[in-house]
Amino acid sequence: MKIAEVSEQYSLSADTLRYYERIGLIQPVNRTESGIRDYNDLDLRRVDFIKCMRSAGLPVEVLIDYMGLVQQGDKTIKARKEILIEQRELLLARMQEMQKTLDILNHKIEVYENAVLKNEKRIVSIDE
Amino acid sequence: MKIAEVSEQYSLSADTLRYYERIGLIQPVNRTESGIRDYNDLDLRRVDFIKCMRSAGLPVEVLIDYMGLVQQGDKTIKARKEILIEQRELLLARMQEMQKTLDILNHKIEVYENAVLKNEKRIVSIDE
DNA sequence: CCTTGACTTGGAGTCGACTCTAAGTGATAG
DNA sequence: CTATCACTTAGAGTCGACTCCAAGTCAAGG
Repeated sequence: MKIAEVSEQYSLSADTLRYYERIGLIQPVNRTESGIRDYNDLDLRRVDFIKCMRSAGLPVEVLIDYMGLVQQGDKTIKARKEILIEQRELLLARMQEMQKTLDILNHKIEVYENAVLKNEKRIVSIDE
Repeated sequence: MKIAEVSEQYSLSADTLRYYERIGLIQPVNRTESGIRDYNDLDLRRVDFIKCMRSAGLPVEVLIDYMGLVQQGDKTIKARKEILIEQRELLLARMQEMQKTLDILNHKIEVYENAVLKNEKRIVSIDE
């Protein structure tokens, strides 16, 4: 699978895919004889994983460390688990912040809704 | 309340507070005779609101627009409500992305947990 | 054979959101 | 009276994460 198709399928720009490879977030992808990247299934699963993690805000640097460990095989499982647990904590904390904000937004929208209704009623009664 | 105390109380740097004022996110704060910012209750409530919205990832630009409308009084209530509704949608979408990622993290951590246990068992049996 | 278009590279540029620096002022402690 | 310290300003610098650019290569269609 060429970079354009991967880009299409995962909604990541080709630039981003090359960037991820350059910084060591994705392992060097196999090339055709003419030097063009040819993503295999494992590559695609990794792209998908990274996309997912990035979409939740996990820092690129942490993911580089994690993928580095993955590359080193089973002896790094414990270290990997610790990274994921730490990131899960941070993610949960962010989600809780967002929930708080969501509650406030809901409240404010409701207040505004009432204000709008009152206002319209007033206009109607003026009209009468 | 001086900027250092506000900074302390809301865990925002004094630089950030001045920055917010400079870009028009916070209305110009009253000054003492010697030109030092003196935050009043309304200022503080706004700082708190902005801090909360920012912590959930609402863009500074959107908040500038919103606070601009707040400054213009009741005639902008409808427009404000629309901004908040749009941002609520986006926030919900982000939270759902994060929930998906959280599920995957939970799954992966569990898998790693099992791998670690198996590994330890194997080591124990080798030891025997 | 020539053009087109997708790919390649290294490196520079952009964006959002701060964060820091330098130079200056003014109230308070020793 | 001077030193310290928190404040002030305008403007430059940083950071994370891309995103774009120029110049070059190559396979395929007309």
